[in-house]
Amino acid sequence: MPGSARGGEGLSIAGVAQRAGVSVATVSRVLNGHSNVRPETRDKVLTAVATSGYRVNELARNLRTAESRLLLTMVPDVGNPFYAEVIRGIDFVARQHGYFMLLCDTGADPGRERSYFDLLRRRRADGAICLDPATVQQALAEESNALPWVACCEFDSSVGVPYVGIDNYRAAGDAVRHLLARGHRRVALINSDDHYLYAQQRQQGYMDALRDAGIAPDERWRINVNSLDYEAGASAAALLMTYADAPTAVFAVSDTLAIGVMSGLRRVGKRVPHDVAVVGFDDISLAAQIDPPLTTIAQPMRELGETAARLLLQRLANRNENVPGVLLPHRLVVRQSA
Amino acid sequence: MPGSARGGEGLSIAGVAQRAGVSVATVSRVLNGHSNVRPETRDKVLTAVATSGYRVNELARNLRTAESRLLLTMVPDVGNPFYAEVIRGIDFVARQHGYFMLLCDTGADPGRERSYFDLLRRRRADGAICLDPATVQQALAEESNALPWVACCEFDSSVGVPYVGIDNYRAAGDAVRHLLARGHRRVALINSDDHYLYAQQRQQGYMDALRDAGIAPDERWRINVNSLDYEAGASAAALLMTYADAPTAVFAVSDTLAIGVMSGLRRVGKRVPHDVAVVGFDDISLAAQIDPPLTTIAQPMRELGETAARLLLQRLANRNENVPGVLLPHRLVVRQSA
DNA sequence: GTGAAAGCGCTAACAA
DNA sequence: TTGTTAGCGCTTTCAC
Repeated sequence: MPGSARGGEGLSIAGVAQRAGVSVATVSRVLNGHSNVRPETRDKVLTAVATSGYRVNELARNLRTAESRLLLTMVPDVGNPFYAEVIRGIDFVARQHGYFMLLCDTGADPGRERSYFDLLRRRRADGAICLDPATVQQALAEESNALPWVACCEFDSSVGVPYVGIDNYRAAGDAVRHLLARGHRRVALINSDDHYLYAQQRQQGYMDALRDAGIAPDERWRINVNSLDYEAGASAAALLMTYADAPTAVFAVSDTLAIGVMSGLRRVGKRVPHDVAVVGFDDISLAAQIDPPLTTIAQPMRELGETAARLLLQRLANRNENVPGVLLPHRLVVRQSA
Repeated sequence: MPGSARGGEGLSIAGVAQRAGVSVATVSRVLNGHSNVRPETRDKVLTAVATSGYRVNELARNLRTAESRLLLTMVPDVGNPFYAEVIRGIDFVARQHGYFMLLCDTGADPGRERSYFDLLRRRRADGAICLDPATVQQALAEESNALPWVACCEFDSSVGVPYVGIDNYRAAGDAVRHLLARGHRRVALINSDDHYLYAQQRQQGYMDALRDAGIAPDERWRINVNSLDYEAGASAAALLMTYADAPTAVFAVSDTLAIGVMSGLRRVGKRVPHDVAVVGFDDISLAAQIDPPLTTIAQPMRELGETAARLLLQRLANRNENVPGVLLPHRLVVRQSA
C-alpha cells in the first residue's frame, strides 16, 4: 500500500493522492496553492487531506526546494532585556514572511559562534543575524562573506556586510553632555569589553565630550567589564567609590549595568542622584520602574530587530543586490537618576 | 561533472567521492564515523573534504534519517527573566545532545501556539517543550498526546504528558506564612490570569494559609493580571492602596510583578517594607539588586529547563517508555522587602 | 572494506 | 487540467 504509512506514523503525499484518486503532482499543486487545478479536483484532494489528517513533511520539502525557512539569530545573551526585545523584533518580521527563528545564545564565545554559524553552511538555516562582537564578526566575514548574514546592533561598517545599529559615538556624547550640563566634572564610564566595537565607539564619544568641555578624562574612571549583568555594574561602582576623588557621575553603557551600579552605590551608602548621578543605555522597560527612575539613552530595540530581519530577507530575495547599512535614531530620556 | 556544484554553490557528497576516488557510500561512512573503513581510505576522504571545503547538507540528511534534530520550545514571553533562564537550561542540555532549540514566543496565544505546534507534525522539530497555560496544553493534548512533547513549569498532571515543575501550592503557602509570621493580617495576592494552573494552585495555597491562620481572605485583595510585566504590578498596587483598609502586605506570583508593585507603591508614597511588605516569586537575578532587595520564593529555573529537555530527550529515545512527572524543590529567600 | 543502488517525501519539468 | 518521472543529497542495505 504505497504511501500509506511512514515510519509507522503519518501519511505521505502518495497516500493522499491514492485516497483522492489523483496523482502526487496534483496533490502537491493544491497543497502549494497553484491555480491550474480544477475546483472539483481541488476539493477531492482537500477532503482527502482533511480526513486523513495528513501533514506535509517539511524535511522533504526543504530538501527539494533547497531552503530551510529558518533564520539563525546569534546573540551574546538572551537573558539581557535589551537583546530580548531585539529578538522579538526579528521574530516578528521573520514570521510575517514565513520564516522561523533559530535562536542561539553564543555567550559571545567565538567557538560557539563558529559552530552555530556552521548551521548556515550546512543548510540548516537560510540566513543569519549576528549580534556578537565585531571581532568575531570579522572572523566570520573572512571565511565567508558570501553567506547571507547581516549584523545587528554591533557592526563594523568596513566588513562589507549589511547592518543596522545606532550612532554609538553620538549617543555616548549625548549622555555625557547631559551630565556635564548638570555640573558634573568627574564622570566615570562603565563599559563593555573591547571586543565590542560599540564599546570603543561609546568610549570615544565619552572622551571627546569630556575633552570638548575642557576635561582631561582620568583613566581610573574608565572601567571595562566582561558581562552586562547587574553584579558587574555593582562591583564596578564599589571600586569607583574607593577613590578619594570619586566620580560624581557614572555613565554605564547598558541599563542592566546602570541598575547594578545603583545597587552597588547603595551598598556603600551613596545616594542617587544626590551623591552620584547615573546614566544608562538602552531604555529597557525596567529603567522607568526602579528607584530612582533611570535616565538613559533609548535605543529603538524592536525596530533594530525588525530592520535586521528585513535586511536579511532582502539579501535572501536578491543575492547580488547590495544591501545598505542603516543607522536608527537614539534619544536621551531624562528621568531622575541624573 | 557529477556532484560538482549544487545550485551554483557548495559541493555534494558525490563531488567529494569523485575527488577522493571512492564511492559516496564510503564518504558517508567516514563522515558518520563508522569503523569499517580502512585508515588510508579514510584519510583520502578526509583530505578531499578538507581541500574542497565540503559541508554536509543537513536538509538531505534530515530527510533520510527522518529527524530534524530541532527541539521546539514554546514560551509565553521570552522577555521575562524567569523564562529566559529556563530557556538557557533547555538550550544547554539540548546542545549537549546534538540538538538545537527552536524558540517560539507564543504570547500565551492559543492560535500562535497551535501554529507552532504544527511544526512538530510537519517534522520541522523532533519534539517540543511547552511552558504555556494549561488550558492551551489541554487542547494540544486532546488532538495529539501521541506527539513527543513535555510540559515545563506550567503543567496539568492529569493530561498524561511528562512534566517538570514545582509544588506551587506549598510554595505560595510558604510565602504567605512568612508574611503572617511577621504579623501581617491583611495580605493581598497579585496573580497571573486563571488560564495558568499554577495561578490557581498558588491562589489556593494563599487562601489555605490565610484560613489556617484564622483569616478570612478579602476578595478585593486578590487581583489577577494578564501580563507579568512591571506596569501590571504597578497598577495593581495602586489599586490596592485606594482601599481604606489597604493591605499591609502583598504577595506577587512573579518577581517582575513584585518589582512593579514596589514601583507602584512608591508612586503613591508608600514605603517598602515599612508601610507595605512585598514578597515575590522566582528569584530572578534582579531580585537581589533592587531597593529594598526582594524577599521571594526561589525556583530552580535553570534546572527546570534542563530537566524538561532531559525528559523530552528520554521520550524521544524511547517512545513507549513512560516518562514520569517530576517536582523540583523551591525555597523561601528572605531579603528586606518583607 | 568497498561499491551499486534503492529510496526518504517532496516539487517541477515535461508530456499528454 | 492532470499524470509520469526525474531528481534534491543523503544513509543504508545488500552484494561483492
